[in-house]
Amino acid sequence: MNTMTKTATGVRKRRGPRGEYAKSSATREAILDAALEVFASGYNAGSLRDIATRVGMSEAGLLHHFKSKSVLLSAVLELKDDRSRALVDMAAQDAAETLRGLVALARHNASVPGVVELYCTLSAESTAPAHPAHEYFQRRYDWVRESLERTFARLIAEGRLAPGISARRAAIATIAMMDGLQVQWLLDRDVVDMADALQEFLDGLVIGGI
Amino acid sequence: MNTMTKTATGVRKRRGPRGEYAKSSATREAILDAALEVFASGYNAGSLRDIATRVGMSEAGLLHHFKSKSVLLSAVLELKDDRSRALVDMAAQDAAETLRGLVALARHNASVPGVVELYCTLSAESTAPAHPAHEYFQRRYDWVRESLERTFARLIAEGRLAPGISARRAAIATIAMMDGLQVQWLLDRDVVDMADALQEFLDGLVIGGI
DNA sequence: GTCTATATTTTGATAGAC
DNA sequence: GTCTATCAAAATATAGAC
Repeated sequence: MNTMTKTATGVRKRRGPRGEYAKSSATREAILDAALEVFASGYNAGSLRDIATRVGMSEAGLLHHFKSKSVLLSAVLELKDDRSRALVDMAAQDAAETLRGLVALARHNASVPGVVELYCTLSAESTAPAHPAHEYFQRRYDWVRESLERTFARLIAEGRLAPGISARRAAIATIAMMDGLQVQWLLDRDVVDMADALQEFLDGLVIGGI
Repeated sequence: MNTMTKTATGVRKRRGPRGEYAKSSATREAILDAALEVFASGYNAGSLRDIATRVGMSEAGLLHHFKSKSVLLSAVLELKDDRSRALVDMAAQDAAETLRGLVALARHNASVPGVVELYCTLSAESTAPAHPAHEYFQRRYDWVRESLERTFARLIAEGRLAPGISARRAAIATIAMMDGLQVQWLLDRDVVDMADALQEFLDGLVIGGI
């Protein structure tokens, strides 16, 4: 499956199915891990210098892999996106399963505070139109909202959504609840259990509970 | 009521009840207004230079009134705090009145996007312990949470809160809903009416509605 | 109370050697 | 692929004249 290639130095290196070099790939991952931690306190608050130091290389070395700060941010966001999409089936046939997946995701997130910080801080920061992740978060919220709207539409069809609430409103409220709980949790982790609180909210929304 | 004082230049100036000079007071207000707009996109993203330019003075001139960037941020937050406390009676005898006040506040906030941006961005940013407003937001959330908990406790005493929900959980969920709606509203103002959505949430929480 | 000038850091990014 | 050296810009803050 892997191919071998000659490099400038004459050393042979592994190349993966995507065409990237093994060393590059490992380094890129290390950079992305460090960037996640640094950007967790905000895009503006974090510096390339800090990221480079954590990964043990120079800024120029880092910029060889990601040509600018905003490119690096995008890469971090897309990586984390892939991982969290794998945790929740947003298009499950059983709508309640999707909602239980959200609760499970909330519970999982409590074990990786860095990821929660990243999304919480960046989503708020990115509401500024000039922010490098502005369009990313607009698209992401649109996608989650529409996926959840379909989920709640299924529940309505089954007569299982609390009366008087539209699928769209339920979707908006659910996302708002998840986001808002994160802020309080990050400010003081003893104040709230995100997963329990989300579950309680959804149980109040779905007849018979989720 | 006002007293008059001699200045170094021999010019007489008005002094208000708090002892500040009229010119200082007006300048300070102009600075605070500009700072609100600039800090709306985040503490780190905003610069003193930008604020100084907007208010039409030099950075040194600005720093005569607020001795550092973080002092200025604190002043902005405290000012806005005073104003929003005036809009909602968090300790009203009628619990539903407090909740209706929250909805009214949400409706009012939609007319001053800058304030919403400020609180939304800074509360998320300030979850980082090193942030200059970290303690401020911890205290603020504690206070709001405890006030709302008392409000919901009154509703429980009247048998008007949805069964199975504690006053504390209701308080946490209400705050989360307000915060979360702000993010979605800031990213796309056509997506959600913050006040309507909050009202719907509270109507689902309180038997008979608010 | 406001300005000019300046000190001091820090930042994102590039050029070019190896 | 990584480094050193360097740049240019921007930031916060201070000193001192007026």
